[in-house]
Amino acid sequence: MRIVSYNVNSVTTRATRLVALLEDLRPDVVCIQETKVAPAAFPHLEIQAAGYVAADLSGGRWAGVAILARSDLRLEDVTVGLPGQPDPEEARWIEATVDGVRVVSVYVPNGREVGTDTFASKLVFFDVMRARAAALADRPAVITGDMNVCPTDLDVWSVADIHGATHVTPDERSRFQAILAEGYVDAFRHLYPLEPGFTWWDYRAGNFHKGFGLRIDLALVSLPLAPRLSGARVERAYRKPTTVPGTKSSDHAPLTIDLG
DNA sequence: ATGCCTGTGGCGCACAGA
Repeated sequence: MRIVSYNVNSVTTRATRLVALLEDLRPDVVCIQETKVAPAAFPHLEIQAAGYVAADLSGGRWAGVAILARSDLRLEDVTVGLPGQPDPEEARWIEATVDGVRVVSVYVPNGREVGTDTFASKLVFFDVMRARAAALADRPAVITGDMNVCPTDLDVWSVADIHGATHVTPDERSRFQAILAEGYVDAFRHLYPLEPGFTWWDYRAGNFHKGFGLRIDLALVSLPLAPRLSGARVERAYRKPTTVPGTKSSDHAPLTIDLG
């Protein structure tokens, strides 16, 4: 089973590039984040035309998550929202079962600035996420998406230069480690202990070109499923402007994992 | 080179993103 996680930064703007990715990588499942679309405007028809079905939790101009599956598979037992999340109206969590695997697409709050209310809310989100991750840990499960945390300094181009230290604080990192400790492996890091594996680069100042990135899009694979993990790859081509003519890139690259 | 920010809502520009 191939699962792709992709923060699209607007599914409307990214629809053509997303369809190109579906045709190129032929994933079984795609978890997308930051759909930035109203529920009625979610591009179901374009996705269906590409041979996929989608379940979405769309919240208008901010956030928004969805799970796509190839049309010959089924999206079973879809649930939306993370029980106990600090801002329940924010569209940040969706689950579905595909071919026996519980799949989660998550968009963790950014946190903006250390010490703010939004940062405190981000920490609560991690705590609540840990509880849900624990409930899923004893079965085949993949929790993937934009986690908005760099687990270690290897996941940051420069700790000194990162914006106000969010994404790298001990408060965020310890909560993320607590989620892993419930019974998950960080797929890319498990297979590539020494490669940065960045998935996000600021649009500004040529940061992609310069290699100034972060690894924040992660796939957590439950221990019962981890023996099947056979590959992980950052789809850097989809961060380039030229890969799909006539389309623009998200500021995130997709992350692919393969389960044998 | 992969190149200097982009998206939404709404029609100017505030706000969010990480």
